[in-house]
Amino acid sequence: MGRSPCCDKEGLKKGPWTPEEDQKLLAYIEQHGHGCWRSLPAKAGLQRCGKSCRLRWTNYLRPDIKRGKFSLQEEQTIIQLHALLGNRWSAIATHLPKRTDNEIKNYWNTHLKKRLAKMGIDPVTHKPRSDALGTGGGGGAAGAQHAKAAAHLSHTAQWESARLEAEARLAREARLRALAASASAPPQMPAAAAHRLDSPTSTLSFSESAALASVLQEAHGAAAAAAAAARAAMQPMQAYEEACKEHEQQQWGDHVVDVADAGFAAAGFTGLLLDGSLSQHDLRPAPATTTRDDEADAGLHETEEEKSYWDSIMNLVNSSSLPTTSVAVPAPEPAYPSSASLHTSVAMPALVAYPSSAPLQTPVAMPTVEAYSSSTSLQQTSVIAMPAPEAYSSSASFSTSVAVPVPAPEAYSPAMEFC
DNA sequence: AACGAACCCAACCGCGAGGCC
DNA sequence: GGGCCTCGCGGTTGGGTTCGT
Repeated sequence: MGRSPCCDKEGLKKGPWTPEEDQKLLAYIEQHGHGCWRSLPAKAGLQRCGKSCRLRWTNYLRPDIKRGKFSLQEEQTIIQLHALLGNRWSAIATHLPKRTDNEIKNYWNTHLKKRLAKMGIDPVTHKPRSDALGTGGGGGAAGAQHAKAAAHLSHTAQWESARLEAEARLAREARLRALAASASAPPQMPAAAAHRLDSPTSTLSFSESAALASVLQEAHGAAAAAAAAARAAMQPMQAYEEACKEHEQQQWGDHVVDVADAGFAAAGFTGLLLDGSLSQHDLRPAPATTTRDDEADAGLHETEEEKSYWDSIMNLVNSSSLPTTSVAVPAPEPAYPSSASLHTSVAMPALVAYPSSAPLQTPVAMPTVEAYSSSTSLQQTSVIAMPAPEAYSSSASFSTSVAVPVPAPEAYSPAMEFC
């Protein structure tokens, strides 16, 4: 594999971009698109390497980038997704509209990682540090409780990670179908809107998510019904999720974010680290736009909210008993071109955000799983039977039993049970 | 006011994946 | 099948800014 020379070519400029360079790059891309990045600088009249141009565009000049302070909602999502995905910044950025992976990475390294560390949570494993657990004279019992809670979280991470991969697969398939059908049918989502919401660097864009939702609606009637039943069974979460949707719509200003999009992070992950107290401060009004000055003002008002937020994380860490969720789901049939059958059995804890004291019997629509490439370290006691329609090339380290059957194509078993 | 420390973040570097020839 | 090339990703750096003394 030959490495292409990049900025070491003589005459190519490095370092901070000037406004003139930005203008040239913007003007060129707006007129021609970026095309081949390598040839772009010469065409645009820039003394930069293509790589530098690409970075400047994707991290700074792209019109659909939101800058400024991260909201608490975004912080929550980052922490949750980091617990699930590790340092897969691009994947995390997929679920944070208008945020770049670089920005998220920087924010994590400069803010969130330090805060978690201060709280005695290992920012790598998202588990309580042993030295932090031992304090307070809790003794072995407390340590065991923390370990149990951490194990539950890790287990949840395993399930969620698999779900993320599955959704990415569905999105890709939906996009392919949408492309194939575009000649005969108008898109359900206005192209302009989709364009605004898409992230060029995302593996799962907004339009893909919308397409996914559409496919789920059209082709997965049973699954959709199951999901609706799940939502009904998850009443305690609903108010919070609705609030999140509202919050999201306020945050993204003019961009009306589809529930299947903006609500995704909230619906999918908000339960992981949060408890009831957190849902309260997420109801706060958010400024439509954020400027440096706004940030300073916001900082003055967020002290209590942030305290509550981080307290909630500590609550998670300190929680000792988590209810178990039992999920039985009829799997959707026609959406998968692959003839592989679906039979997934996942033992998972209920999300800690569910205030219900009773175990949940929750049907949940869960798509199948494709090539699984998460780097998340999974160390939980569980049995996951996942379909392997494609090569299963996980780099994840499962310390416990994970069965991945490759069923016969005709043996379609639509029911997924979570026990 | 001056200085050093700490922080922040845009940009760079190097690697791997995948496509093309 | 193998080499070359482009692109994307994650880790790291270094210069600017802010904070503390």
